[in-house]
Amino acid sequence: MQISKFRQDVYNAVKLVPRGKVATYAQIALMSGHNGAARAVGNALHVNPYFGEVPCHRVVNASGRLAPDFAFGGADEQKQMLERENVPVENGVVDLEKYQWRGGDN
DNA sequence: CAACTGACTCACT
DNA sequence: TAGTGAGCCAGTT
Repeated sequence: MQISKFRQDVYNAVKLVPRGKVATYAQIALMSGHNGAARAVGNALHVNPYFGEVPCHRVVNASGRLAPDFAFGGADEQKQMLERENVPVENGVVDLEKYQWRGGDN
């Protein structure tokens, strides 16, 4: 079975996030046309480890907090990837005021 | 079709 | 500061 259009929308939105920037689940949901579906977005990424195709490490929650320990293989891994993308991670938190991607809707 | 779950978010205690 | 509850949406059972 192919992935639902909703998920494709989510992956597409995540893939649009440029290197050196991050986006929140709520924002991905919004730009994908599913405002308020932040949970569904997180779930979609969780069940679809399209690693290499979908930069899920650039997706953080509303607090700029990285995903829990069970994603990617560890929040630390996500942190390393973000830092490698020129996105500093302070104590597992990204400065959304400076690194949240703005080019889709707002 | 109804209920449960979840990488979410906001508000209250 | 940490923990809990309710609301939101989509997917799975």
